[in-house]
Amino acid sequence: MNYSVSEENYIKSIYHLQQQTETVTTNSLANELHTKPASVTDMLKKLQTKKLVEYEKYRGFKLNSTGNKIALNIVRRHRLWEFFLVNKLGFEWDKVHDIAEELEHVSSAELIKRLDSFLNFPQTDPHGDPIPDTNGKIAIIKQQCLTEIAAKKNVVVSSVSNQSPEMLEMLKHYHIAIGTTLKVNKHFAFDGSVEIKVSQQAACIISQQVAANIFVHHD
Amino acid sequence: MNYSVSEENYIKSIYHLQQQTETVTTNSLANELHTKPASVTDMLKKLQTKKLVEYEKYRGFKLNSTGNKIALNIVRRHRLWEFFLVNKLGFEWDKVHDIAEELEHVSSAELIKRLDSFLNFPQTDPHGDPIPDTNGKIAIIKQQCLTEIAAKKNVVVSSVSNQSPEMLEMLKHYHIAIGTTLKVNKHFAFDGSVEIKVSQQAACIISQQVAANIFVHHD
DNA sequence: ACTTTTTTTTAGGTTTGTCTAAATTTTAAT
DNA sequence: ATTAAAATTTAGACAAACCTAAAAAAAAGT
Repeated sequence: MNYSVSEENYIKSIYHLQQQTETVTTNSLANELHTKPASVTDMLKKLQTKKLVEYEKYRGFKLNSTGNKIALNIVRRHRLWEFFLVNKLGFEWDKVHDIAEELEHVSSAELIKRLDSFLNFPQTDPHGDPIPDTNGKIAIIKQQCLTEIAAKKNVVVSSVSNQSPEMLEMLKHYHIAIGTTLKVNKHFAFDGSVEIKVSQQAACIISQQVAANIFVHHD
Repeated sequence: MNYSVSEENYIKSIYHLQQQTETVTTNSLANELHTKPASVTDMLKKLQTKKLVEYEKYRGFKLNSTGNKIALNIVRRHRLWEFFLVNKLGFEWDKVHDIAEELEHVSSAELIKRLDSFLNFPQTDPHGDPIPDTNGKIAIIKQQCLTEIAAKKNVVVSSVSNQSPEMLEMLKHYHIAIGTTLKVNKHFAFDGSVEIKVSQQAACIISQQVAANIFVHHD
Protein backbone atom coordinates (compact mmCIF):
# COMPACT_ATOMS: atom_id res chain seq x y z
CA MET A 1 0.00 0.00 0.00
CA ASN A 2 1.07 3.53 -0.76
CA TYR A 3 -0.10 6.59 1.10
CA SER A 4 -0.39 10.24 0.10
CA VAL A 5 1.85 12.86 1.65
CA SER A 6 -1.14 14.14 3.63
CA GLU A 7 -2.03 10.71 4.93
CA GLU A 8 1.56 10.12 5.96
CA ASN A 9 1.68 13.43 7.80
CA TYR A 10 -1.48 12.60 9.70
CA ILE A 11 -0.20 9.15 10.63
CA LYS A 12 3.13 10.54 11.78
CA SER A 13 1.53 13.26 13.87
CA ILE A 14 -0.83 10.84 15.55
CA TYR A 15 2.17 8.68 16.36
CA HIS A 16 4.05 11.59 17.94
CA LEU A 17 1.06 12.71 20.00
CA GLN A 18 0.54 9.16 21.20
CA GLN A 19 3.98 9.24 22.80
CA GLN A 20 2.46 11.56 25.39
CA THR A 21 -1.20 10.52 25.61
CA GLU A 22 -2.66 7.14 24.82
CA THR A 23 -5.53 8.50 22.72
CA VAL A 24 -5.32 11.63 20.61
CA THR A 25 -7.97 14.34 20.30
CA THR A 26 -9.18 16.12 17.19
CA ASN A 27 -8.09 19.52 18.44
CA SER A 28 -4.58 18.50 19.40
CA LEU A 29 -4.00 16.86 16.03
CA ALA A 30 -5.38 19.91 14.20
CA ASN A 31 -3.01 22.03 16.21
CA GLU A 32 -0.03 19.77 15.48
CA LEU A 33 -0.71 19.82 11.74
CA HIS A 34 -1.72 23.47 11.53
CA THR A 35 -5.08 22.56 10.08
CA LYS A 36 -8.66 22.97 11.32
CA PRO A 37 -10.52 20.38 13.41
CA ALA A 38 -13.00 19.83 10.57
CA SER A 39 -10.18 18.73 8.28
CA VAL A 40 -8.97 16.29 10.90
CA THR A 41 -12.39 14.68 11.16
CA ASP A 42 -12.45 14.29 7.37
CA MET A 43 -9.08 12.61 7.24
CA LEU A 44 -9.79 10.39 10.21
CA LYS A 45 -12.80 8.90 8.51
CA LYS A 46 -10.53 8.11 5.59
CA LEU A 47 -7.87 6.53 7.79
CA GLN A 48 -10.59 4.55 9.52
CA THR A 49 -11.91 3.07 6.28
CA LYS A 50 -8.30 2.22 5.41
CA LYS A 51 -8.08 0.43 8.76
CA LEU A 52 -5.15 2.35 10.17
CA VAL A 53 -6.76 3.90 13.24
CA GLU A 54 -9.22 3.02 15.94
CA TYR A 55 -11.68 5.85 15.95
CA GLU A 56 -14.91 6.45 17.82
CA LYS A 57 -16.86 9.59 17.15
CA TYR A 58 -16.29 12.27 19.77
CA ARG A 59 -14.03 9.89 21.73
CA GLY A 60 -10.63 10.41 20.15
CA PHE A 61 -8.51 7.95 18.23
CA LYS A 62 -5.28 5.99 18.14
CA LEU A 63 -3.23 4.07 15.60
CA ASN A 64 -3.86 0.34 15.38
CA SER A 65 -0.92 -1.98 14.85
CA THR A 66 -0.93 -1.48 11.07
CA GLY A 67 -0.97 2.28 11.49
CA ASN A 68 1.79 2.07 14.03
CA LYS A 69 4.01 0.11 11.69
CA ILE A 70 3.50 2.68 8.96
CA ALA A 71 4.24 5.51 11.38
CA LEU A 72 7.47 3.89 12.49
CA ASN A 73 8.52 3.50 8.89
CA ILE A 74 7.96 7.20 8.26
CA VAL A 75 9.88 8.07 11.42
CA ARG A 76 12.67 5.79 10.24
CA ARG A 77 12.89 7.60 6.91
CA HIS A 78 12.78 11.00 8.58
CA ARG A 79 15.55 10.24 11.04
CA LEU A 80 17.83 8.60 8.48
CA TRP A 81 17.53 11.68 6.28
CA GLU A 82 18.26 13.94 9.26
CA PHE A 83 21.37 11.92 9.96
CA PHE A 84 22.41 12.26 6.33
CA LEU A 85 21.80 16.01 6.27
CA VAL A 86 23.88 16.64 9.37
CA ASN A 87 26.65 14.06 9.04
CA LYS A 88 27.14 14.06 5.29
CA LEU A 89 25.98 17.46 4.09
CA GLY A 90 27.14 19.38 7.16
CA PHE A 91 23.85 21.02 8.11
CA GLU A 92 23.38 22.30 11.65
CA TRP A 93 21.08 19.94 13.53
CA ASP A 94 18.44 22.64 14.05
CA LYS A 95 18.12 23.31 10.32
CA VAL A 96 17.29 19.85 9.07
CA HIS A 97 13.77 19.18 10.26
CA ASP A 98 11.84 20.86 7.44
CA ILE A 99 13.98 19.32 4.72
CA ALA A 100 13.71 15.84 6.24
CA GLU A 101 9.97 16.45 6.38
CA GLU A 102 9.99 16.53 2.59
CA LEU A 103 12.53 13.80 1.99
CA GLU A 104 10.70 11.35 4.23
CA HIS A 105 7.86 11.08 1.71
CA VAL A 106 10.03 9.77 -1.11
CA SER A 107 8.61 6.32 -1.45
CA SER A 108 11.35 3.87 -2.34
CA ALA A 109 12.16 1.08 0.09
CA GLU A 110 15.35 0.34 -1.83
CA LEU A 111 16.45 3.95 -1.41
CA ILE A 112 16.08 3.81 2.36
CA LYS A 113 17.80 0.46 2.56
CA ARG A 114 20.80 1.80 0.70
CA LEU A 115 20.81 5.09 2.54
CA ASP A 116 20.87 3.20 5.85
CA SER A 117 23.83 1.16 4.70
CA PHE A 118 25.61 4.23 3.28
CA LEU A 119 25.24 5.95 6.67
CA ASN A 120 26.57 2.83 8.37
CA PHE A 121 23.35 1.85 10.12
CA PRO A 122 23.07 4.71 12.61
CA GLN A 123 21.13 4.06 15.80
CA THR A 124 20.03 7.61 16.59
CA ASP A 125 19.35 10.79 14.65
CA PRO A 126 21.22 14.08 15.26
CA HIS A 127 18.76 15.03 18.01
CA GLY A 128 19.51 11.80 19.84
CA ASP A 129 16.21 10.13 18.96
CA PRO A 130 16.40 6.41 18.13
CA ILE A 131 15.94 5.28 14.52
CA PRO A 132 13.41 2.42 14.15
CA ASP A 133 14.69 -0.62 12.25
CA THR A 134 13.15 -2.08 9.09
CA ASN A 135 10.63 -4.06 11.12
CA GLY A 136 9.53 -1.06 13.13
CA LYS A 137 11.45 -2.02 16.22
CA ILE A 138 12.58 1.08 18.07
CA ALA A 139 15.06 1.23 20.94
CA ILE A 140 13.72 2.77 24.09
CA ILE A 141 16.56 4.83 25.39
CA LYS A 142 16.09 5.25 29.13
CA GLN A 143 16.76 8.92 29.44
CA GLN A 144 16.39 11.29 32.34
CA CYS A 145 16.04 15.01 32.54
CA LEU A 146 19.16 16.83 33.71
CA THR A 147 17.21 18.19 36.69
CA GLU A 148 16.75 14.64 37.96
CA ILE A 149 20.37 13.54 37.87
CA ALA A 150 22.10 13.12 41.22
CA ALA A 151 25.16 15.28 41.86
CA LYS A 152 28.61 13.94 40.92
CA LYS A 153 27.19 11.69 38.20
CA ASN A 154 28.69 11.52 34.70
CA VAL A 155 26.09 11.50 31.94
CA VAL A 156 25.84 11.75 28.14
CA VAL A 157 23.47 14.21 26.49
CA SER A 158 21.02 12.16 24.43
CA SER A 159 18.39 14.65 23.31
CA VAL A 160 17.12 18.17 23.69
CA SER A 161 13.39 18.75 23.71
CA ASN A 162 13.28 22.46 22.94
CA GLN A 163 14.91 22.97 19.56
CA SER A 164 14.37 26.68 19.06
CA PRO A 165 17.24 28.75 17.63
CA GLU A 166 17.48 30.50 21.03
CA MET A 167 18.01 27.20 22.78
CA LEU A 168 20.56 26.11 20.22
CA GLU A 169 22.44 29.33 20.74
CA MET A 170 22.68 28.68 24.47
CA LEU A 171 23.81 25.10 23.98
CA LYS A 172 26.51 26.19 21.58
CA HIS A 173 27.68 28.72 24.12
CA TYR A 174 27.96 26.03 26.77
CA HIS A 175 29.60 23.61 24.29
CA ILE A 176 26.79 21.13 24.73
CA ALA A 177 25.68 18.89 21.85
CA ILE A 178 24.18 15.42 21.45
CA GLY A 179 26.78 12.96 22.70
CA THR A 180 28.55 15.44 24.96
CA THR A 181 29.66 13.93 28.27
CA LEU A 182 29.16 16.13 31.30
CA LYS A 183 29.18 15.89 35.06
CA VAL A 184 26.54 17.31 37.39
CA ASN A 185 28.30 19.13 40.20
CA LYS A 186 25.46 20.50 42.27
CA HIS A 187 21.77 21.40 42.30
CA PHE A 188 20.85 24.75 43.80
CA ALA A 189 17.65 24.54 45.80
CA PHE A 190 16.95 28.27 45.55
CA ASP A 191 16.08 28.43 41.82
CA GLY A 192 16.66 24.86 40.65
CA SER A 193 19.71 25.81 38.63
CA VAL A 194 22.41 23.20 38.08
CA GLU A 195 26.17 23.46 38.03
CA ILE A 196 27.73 21.24 35.38
CA LYS A 197 31.17 20.51 34.05
CA VAL A 198 31.64 19.87 30.36
CA SER A 199 34.88 18.08 29.45
CA GLN A 200 37.50 20.73 28.67
CA GLN A 201 35.41 23.69 29.85
CA ALA A 202 35.27 25.46 33.19
CA ALA A 203 32.27 24.50 35.33
CA CYS A 204 29.19 26.58 34.63
CA ILE A 205 25.69 27.08 35.94
CA ILE A 206 22.62 26.55 33.79
CA SER A 207 19.11 27.63 34.75
CA GLN A 208 16.39 25.13 35.59
CA GLN A 209 14.59 26.23 32.42
CA VAL A 210 17.50 25.06 30.33
CA ALA A 211 18.23 21.94 32.40
CA ALA A 212 14.61 20.84 32.04
CA ASN A 213 15.08 20.56 28.28
CA ILE A 214 18.25 18.53 28.33
CA PHE A 215 17.85 14.77 28.44
CA VAL A 216 20.72 12.45 29.26
CA HIS A 217 21.57 8.82 29.78
CA HIS A 218 24.21 7.18 31.92
CA ASP A 219 27.53 6.35 30.32
CA MET B 1 8.35 31.76 -6.38
CA ASN B 2 7.53 28.17 -5.56
CA TYR B 3 5.89 25.71 -7.91
CA SER B 4 3.78 22.63 -7.33
CA VAL B 5 5.05 19.18 -8.23
CA SER B 6 2.67 19.14 -11.19
CA GLU B 7 3.79 22.50 -12.46
CA GLU B 8 7.42 21.43 -12.17
CA ASN B 9 6.75 18.25 -14.10
CA TYR B 10 5.08 20.16 -16.91
CA ILE B 11 7.92 22.67 -17.08
CA LYS B 12 10.53 19.94 -17.13
CA SER B 13 8.75 17.97 -19.84
CA ILE B 14 8.33 21.02 -22.04
CA TYR B 15 12.05 21.64 -21.62
CA HIS B 16 12.94 18.11 -22.68
CA LEU B 17 10.65 18.17 -25.70
CA GLN B 18 12.12 21.49 -26.75
CA GLN B 19 15.51 19.84 -27.09
CA GLN B 20 14.14 18.19 -30.20
CA THR B 21 11.56 20.63 -31.57
CA GLU B 22 11.49 24.38 -31.07
CA THR B 23 7.78 24.52 -30.20
CA VAL B 24 5.94 21.78 -28.37
CA THR B 25 2.49 20.45 -29.17
CA THR B 26 -0.34 19.60 -26.78
CA ASN B 27 -0.43 15.97 -27.82
CA SER B 28 3.28 15.34 -27.47
CA LEU B 29 3.29 16.86 -23.98
CA ALA B 30 0.22 14.84 -22.97
CA ASN B 31 2.01 11.76 -24.19
CA GLU B 32 5.23 12.60 -22.34
CA LEU B 33 3.37 13.18 -19.05
CA HIS B 34 0.90 10.31 -19.47
CA THR B 35 -2.07 12.66 -19.18
CA LYS B 36 -4.81 13.71 -21.58
CA PRO B 37 -4.55 16.64 -24.01
CA ALA B 38 -7.35 18.45 -22.15
CA SER B 39 -5.29 18.42 -18.96
CA VAL B 40 -2.35 19.89 -20.84
CA THR B 41 -4.45 22.76 -22.13
CA ASP B 42 -5.63 23.49 -18.58
CA MET B 43 -2.13 23.57 -17.16
CA LEU B 44 -0.79 25.63 -20.03
CA LYS B 45 -3.27 28.38 -19.34
CA LYS B 46 -2.00 28.40 -15.79
CA LEU B 47 1.64 28.51 -16.83
CA GLN B 48 0.78 31.30 -19.23
CA THR B 49 -0.81 33.48 -16.53
CA LYS B 50 2.29 32.79 -14.44
CA LYS B 51 4.36 34.03 -17.38
CA LEU B 52 6.49 30.94 -17.82
CA VAL B 53 5.51 29.98 -21.38
CA GLU B 54 4.69 31.59 -24.68
CA TYR B 55 1.45 30.04 -25.74
CA GLU B 56 -0.88 30.68 -28.62
CA LYS B 57 -4.08 28.72 -28.88
CA TYR B 58 -3.86 25.81 -31.29
CA ARG B 59 -0.32 26.87 -32.23
CA GLY B 60 1.86 25.14 -29.66
CA PHE B 61 4.01 26.66 -26.97
CA LYS B 62 7.52 27.06 -25.63
CA LEU B 63 9.19 28.14 -22.41
CA ASN B 64 10.16 31.80 -22.15
CA SER B 65 13.43 32.70 -20.47
CA THR B 66 11.94 32.57 -16.97
CA GLY B 67 10.45 29.15 -17.65
CA ASN B 68 13.73 27.98 -19.07
CA LYS B 69 15.63 28.99 -15.97
CA ILE B 70 13.18 27.11 -13.78
CA ALA B 71 13.43 24.05 -16.01
CA LEU B 72 17.20 24.07 -15.84
CA ASN B 73 17.04 24.28 -12.08
CA ILE B 74 14.80 21.21 -11.95
CA VAL B 75 17.12 19.38 -14.33
CA ARG B 76 20.03 20.37 -12.11
CA ARG B 77 18.35 18.90 -9.06
CA HIS B 78 17.40 15.74 -10.91
CA ARG B 79 20.87 15.08 -12.24
CA LEU B 80 22.62 15.80 -8.95
CA TRP B 81 20.35 13.30 -7.22
CA GLU B 82 21.01 10.74 -9.94
CA PHE B 83 24.72 11.21 -9.41
CA PHE B 84 24.24 10.74 -5.68
CA LEU B 85 22.15 7.61 -6.11
CA VAL B 86 24.69 5.94 -8.37
CA ASN B 87 27.99 7.15 -6.94
CA LYS B 88 27.14 7.22 -3.24
CA LEU B 89 24.35 4.72 -2.77
CA GLY B 90 25.54 2.28 -5.41
CA PHE B 91 22.41 2.08 -7.54
CA GLU B 92 22.68 0.87 -11.12
CA TRP B 93 22.35 3.83 -13.45
CA ASP B 94 19.18 2.46 -15.06
CA LYS B 95 17.37 2.24 -11.72
CA VAL B 96 17.68 5.81 -10.52
CA HIS B 97 15.35 7.78 -12.77
CA ASP B 98 12.10 7.29 -10.90
CA ILE B 99 13.64 8.00 -7.50
CA ALA B 100 15.38 11.14 -8.76
CA GLU B 101 11.99 12.15 -10.18
CA GLU B 102 10.71 12.34 -6.63
CA LEU B 103 13.79 13.81 -5.01
CA GLU B 104 14.03 16.64 -7.55
CA HIS B 105 10.90 18.25 -6.11
CA VAL B 106 12.31 18.72 -2.63
CA SER B 107 12.45 22.49 -2.53
CA SER B 108 15.49 23.61 -0.60
CA ALA B 109 18.15 25.61 -2.40
CA GLU B 110 20.51 25.11 0.52
CA LEU B 111 20.08 21.34 0.22
CA ILE B 112 21.09 21.34 -3.44
CA LYS B 113 24.02 23.65 -2.78
CA ARG B 114 25.36 21.32 -0.12
CA LEU B 115 24.62 18.19 -2.12
CA ASP B 116 26.57 19.63 -5.06
CA SER B 117 29.53 20.33 -2.81
CA PHE B 118 29.28 16.90 -1.13
CA LEU B 119 29.39 15.25 -4.56
CA ASN B 120 32.38 17.40 -5.49
CA PHE B 121 30.65 19.50 -8.13
CA PRO B 122 30.07 16.83 -10.76
CA GLN B 123 29.75 18.00 -14.38
CA THR B 124 27.62 15.18 -15.75
CA ASP B 125 25.07 12.72 -14.40
CA PRO B 126 25.48 8.93 -14.61
CA HIS B 127 23.92 8.89 -18.08
CA GLY B 128 26.52 11.36 -19.30
CA ASP B 129 24.13 14.32 -19.45
CA PRO B 130 25.57 17.66 -18.31
CA ILE B 131 24.44 19.16 -14.98
CA PRO B 132 23.37 22.82 -15.27
CA ASP B 133 25.10 25.19 -12.83
CA THR B 134 23.33 27.40 -10.28
CA ASN B 135 22.72 30.09 -12.88
CA GLY B 136 21.21 27.67 -15.35
CA LYS B 137 24.27 27.50 -17.55
CA ILE B 138 24.55 24.08 -19.12
CA ALA B 139 27.54 22.72 -21.00
CA ILE B 140 26.75 21.69 -24.53
CA ILE B 141 28.72 18.54 -24.98
CA LYS B 142 29.28 18.14 -28.70
CA GLN B 143 28.38 14.53 -29.06
CA GLN B 144 27.95 12.39 -32.07
CA CYS B 145 26.19 9.16 -32.65
CA LEU B 146 28.44 6.13 -32.96
CA THR B 147 27.13 5.54 -36.47
CA GLU B 148 28.62 8.89 -37.56
CA ILE B 149 32.13 8.35 -36.28
CA ALA B 150 34.82 7.80 -38.88
CA ALA B 151 36.75 4.52 -38.72
CA LYS B 152 39.97 4.35 -36.68
CA LYS B 153 38.86 7.16 -34.34
CA ASN B 154 39.11 6.89 -30.55
CA VAL B 155 36.04 8.18 -28.72
CA VAL B 156 34.54 8.27 -25.21
CA VAL B 157 30.97 7.14 -24.55
CA SER B 158 29.09 10.15 -23.19
CA SER B 159 25.46 9.08 -23.14
CA VAL B 160 23.02 6.40 -24.16
CA SER B 161 19.61 7.42 -25.40
CA ASN B 162 17.72 4.17 -24.99
CA GLN B 163 17.83 3.23 -21.34
CA SER B 164 15.68 0.13 -21.32
CA PRO B 165 16.81 -2.85 -19.24
CA GLU B 166 17.37 -4.76 -22.50
CA MET B 167 19.75 -2.09 -23.75
CA LEU B 168 21.57 -2.02 -20.44
CA GLU B 169 21.99 -5.76 -20.61
CA MET B 170 23.64 -5.48 -24.02
CA LEU B 171 25.95 -2.69 -22.93
CA LYS B 172 27.05 -4.67 -19.92
CA HIS B 173 27.79 -7.61 -22.16
CA TYR B 174 29.99 -5.43 -24.38
CA HIS B 175 31.63 -3.79 -21.34
CA ILE B 176 30.38 -0.40 -22.41
CA ALA B 177 29.46 2.25 -19.84
CA ILE B 178 29.50 6.06 -19.66
CA GLY B 179 33.15 7.11 -19.86
CA THR B 180 34.32 4.01 -21.64
CA THR B 181 36.93 4.69 -24.34
CA LEU B 182 36.54 2.73 -27.53
CA LYS B 183 37.84 2.72 -31.09
CA VAL B 184 35.70 2.41 -34.20
CA ASN B 185 37.31 -0.16 -36.50
CA LYS B 186 34.95 -0.32 -39.44
CA HIS B 187 31.43 0.41 -40.65
CA PHE B 188 29.72 -2.32 -42.63
CA ALA B 189 27.71 -0.91 -45.47
CA PHE B 190 25.47 -3.97 -45.76
CA ASP B 191 23.52 -3.55 -42.51
CA GLY B 192 25.12 -0.48 -40.94
CA SER B 193 26.69 -2.52 -38.16
CA VAL B 194 29.92 -1.26 -36.60
CA GLU B 195 33.01 -3.06 -35.40
CA ILE B 196 34.44 -1.53 -32.26
CA LYS B 197 37.29 -2.24 -29.89
CA VAL B 198 36.81 -1.63 -26.18
CA SER B 199 40.05 -1.30 -24.21
CA GLN B 200 40.93 -4.79 -22.87
CA GLN B 201 38.28 -6.65 -24.85
CA ALA B 202 38.43 -8.37 -28.18
CA ALA B 203 36.96 -6.38 -31.07
CA CYS B 204 33.25 -6.93 -31.52
CA ILE B 205 30.45 -5.98 -33.87
CA ILE B 206 27.36 -4.11 -32.74
CA SER B 207 24.22 -3.67 -34.81
CA GLN B 208 23.21 -0.34 -36.25
CA GLN B 209 20.23 -0.37 -33.87
CA VAL B 210 22.55 -0.42 -30.90
CA ALA B 211 25.11 1.98 -32.38
CA ALA B 212 22.37 4.52 -33.07
CA ASN B 213 21.71 4.80 -29.33
CA ILE B 214 25.30 5.31 -28.24
CA PHE B 215 26.56 8.87 -28.19
CA VAL B 216 30.22 9.70 -27.89
CA HIS B 217 32.62 12.63 -27.86
CA HIS B 218 36.24 12.90 -28.96
CA ASP B 219 38.94 12.31 -26.36
C1' DA C 1 -29.29 18.77 37.71
C1' DC C 2 -29.04 22.17 34.65
C1' DT C 3 -26.73 25.67 32.11
C1' DT C 4 -22.64 27.24 29.85
C1' DT C 5 -18.52 26.37 27.56
C1' DT C 6 -15.62 23.58 24.86
C1' DT C 7 -14.94 20.03 21.62
C1' DT C 8 -16.22 17.58 17.70
C1' DT C 9 -18.88 16.70 13.75
C1' DT C 10 -21.80 17.84 9.73
C1' DA C 11 -23.05 20.52 5.75
C1' DG C 12 -21.75 22.92 2.08
C1' DG C 13 -18.09 25.40 -0.53
C1' DT C 14 -13.16 26.15 -2.70
C1' DT C 15 -8.85 24.96 -5.17
C1' DT C 16 -5.81 21.96 -7.74
C1' DG C 17 -5.27 18.76 -11.03
C1' DT C 18 -7.37 15.45 -13.37
C1' DC C 19 -10.96 13.33 -16.62
C1' DT C 20 -14.72 12.47 -20.72
C1' DA C 21 -17.39 14.07 -24.34
C1' DA C 22 -18.51 17.56 -27.44
C1' DA C 23 -17.16 21.57 -30.15
C1' DT C 24 -13.76 24.01 -32.70
C1' DT C 25 -9.66 24.77 -35.33
C1' DT C 26 -5.94 23.20 -38.14
C1' DT C 27 -3.88 20.04 -41.34
C1' DA C 28 -4.01 16.64 -44.94
C1' DA C 29 -6.15 14.46 -48.90
C1' DT C 30 -8.62 14.23 -52.78
C1' DA D 1 -11.42 24.12 -53.01
C1' DT D 2 -13.84 21.07 -50.43
C1' DT D 3 -14.03 17.46 -47.43
C1' DA D 4 -12.10 14.17 -44.21
C1' DA D 5 -9.02 13.42 -40.48
C1' DA D 6 -6.34 14.86 -36.71
C1' DA D 7 -5.23 18.03 -33.11
C1' DT D 8 -6.77 21.24 -29.74
C1' DT D 9 -9.85 23.56 -26.80
C1' DT D 10 -14.16 24.14 -24.11
C1' DA D 11 -17.68 22.57 -20.99
C1' DG D 12 -18.90 20.15 -17.29
C1' DA D 13 -17.61 16.54 -13.62
C1' DC D 14 -14.88 14.42 -10.09
C1' DA D 15 -11.59 13.33 -6.15
C1' DA D 16 -8.43 14.95 -2.65
C1' DA D 17 -7.61 18.01 0.82
C1' DC D 18 -8.67 21.86 2.66
C1' DC D 19 -11.91 25.67 4.56
C1' DT D 20 -16.12 28.35 7.31
C1' DA D 21 -20.27 28.34 9.73
C1' DA D 22 -23.75 25.90 12.03
C1' DA D 23 -25.31 21.85 14.64
C1' DA D 24 -24.55 18.24 17.95
C1' DA D 25 -22.27 16.02 21.73
C1' DA D 26 -19.36 16.00 25.79
C1' DA D 27 -17.28 18.30 29.67
C1' DA D 28 -17.22 21.76 33.19
C1' DG D 29 -19.19 25.11 36.48
C1' DT D 30 -22.51 26.39 39.52
